[in-house]
Amino acid sequence: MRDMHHGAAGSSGLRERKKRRTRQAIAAAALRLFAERGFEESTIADIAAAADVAPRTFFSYFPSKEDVVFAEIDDRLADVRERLDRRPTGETPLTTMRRVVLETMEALAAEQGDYAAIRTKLMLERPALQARALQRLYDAEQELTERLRGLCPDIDASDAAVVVGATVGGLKAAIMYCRTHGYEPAELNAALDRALAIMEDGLASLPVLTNAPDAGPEGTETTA
Amino acid sequence: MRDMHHGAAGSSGLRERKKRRTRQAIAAAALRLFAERGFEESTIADIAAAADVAPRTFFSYFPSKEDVVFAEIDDRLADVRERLDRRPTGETPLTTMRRVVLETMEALAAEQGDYAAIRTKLMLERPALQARALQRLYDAEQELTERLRGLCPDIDASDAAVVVGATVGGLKAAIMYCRTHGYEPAELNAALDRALAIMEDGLASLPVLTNAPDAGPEGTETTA
DNA sequence: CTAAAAACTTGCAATAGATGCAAAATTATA
DNA sequence: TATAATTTTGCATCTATTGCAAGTTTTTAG
Repeated sequence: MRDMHHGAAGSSGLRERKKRRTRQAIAAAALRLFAERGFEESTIADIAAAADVAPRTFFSYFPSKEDVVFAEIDDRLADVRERLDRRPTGETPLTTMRRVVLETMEALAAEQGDYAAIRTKLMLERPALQARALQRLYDAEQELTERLRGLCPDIDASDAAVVVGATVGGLKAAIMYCRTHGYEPAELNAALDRALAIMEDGLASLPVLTNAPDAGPEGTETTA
Repeated sequence: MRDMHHGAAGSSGLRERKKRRTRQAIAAAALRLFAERGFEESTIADIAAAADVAPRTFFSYFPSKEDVVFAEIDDRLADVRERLDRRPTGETPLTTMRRVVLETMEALAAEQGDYAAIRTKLMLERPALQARALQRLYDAEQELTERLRGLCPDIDASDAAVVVGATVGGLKAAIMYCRTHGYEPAELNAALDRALAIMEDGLASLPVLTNAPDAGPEGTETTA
């Protein structure tokens, strides 16, 4: 039931190639229209027309209008999963998370087109898209937690969730801060690095948050 | 322009009281229907009928069907803001956040009806509601960041965002973990306490995350 | 107390996202 | 090439959401 006699060799059949192309076409058309006219102002009908498919077909590729905005992200997530699997032994889990996150940010920055910029703009403007993005981030967080548990079988399940939640939450905050303040990629990298340092060393390591006004650079006197 | 001659004394005018009642009626009807038939299965028309208002009126009280689920939360948020303002001097910002969060969780647990349970169930089932909840949490995070900056004028703006993001992210993870694992309120409190401790001391303080397998309870050898 | 003003409710119509279904078209298999 | 499997499409439908204008209720002014 699965041997192909004559042609149709290589990676995949015509059917799959076509689907991939259609998916790309829809996503590209959508992003272009969103950038030109705005999200609300572009209807599914518009997108379908621009992608040269029937309106009904849109929903067999994306479950909702919001999801098409994140089409590229889904592709990128596959890379992240791969990178996490190719983890060099000897690296601590925290270091791995740091490395993968930074690499992913670079990959996103190097994206073709201005998709990243369009996505960012849309997300900051449309609450519905922001909500969707946050939910995707949460899903990713869940997956990361699973993986962390795989890497550290001894870690408490709840602790793993907290570690990942705090890390993702802190990085998210740093990224959003940079986005809303128009930071350059280099500055973003620095901010991410600093955020990770704060979280590894403990929030109490920031002297301004403690009661001792003249504590040295190390803050070991905070109560638990 | 504002002196009331005879009756209508007390806290507010008839108009305001009526609006509060209507809002409550709509929210109560909605939550009841959602619990009985489910979220998707209850239409705006159903809710309006149950609350004895016109369907059109629903939208002058709640911007969307999703928002009605969080009606109670909005009321609770006012309390949180108050509590944050009544902060005793001498308490560190981190301790304040801890205290307020724990108090709020208690208040939520002591809620009337089973609204909290219904909300939780709905949020875990309906992605749209989860997304909305996450977005609300993000908004709260932004507000918390503002307040933290007010409390610590010397803190770097980006650092403040990171601290709040990590804290909220870690607590969120702990809460969700407890929710999805059917924890009792007491266990939830313990989990929140532990989560806060981890974040204050630094993620690197968890020995399982470092490379030194036999490090003591203090982990000071982690690199930044 | 009464009339005008202000705020709220309601009904009606319209837009657009989303879904189910069955016919039509396309690709894969033998 | 005939047949099976999959995909695309058109159509009907449901429902959330919004704008608008008319109808009610509450407030304010006299």
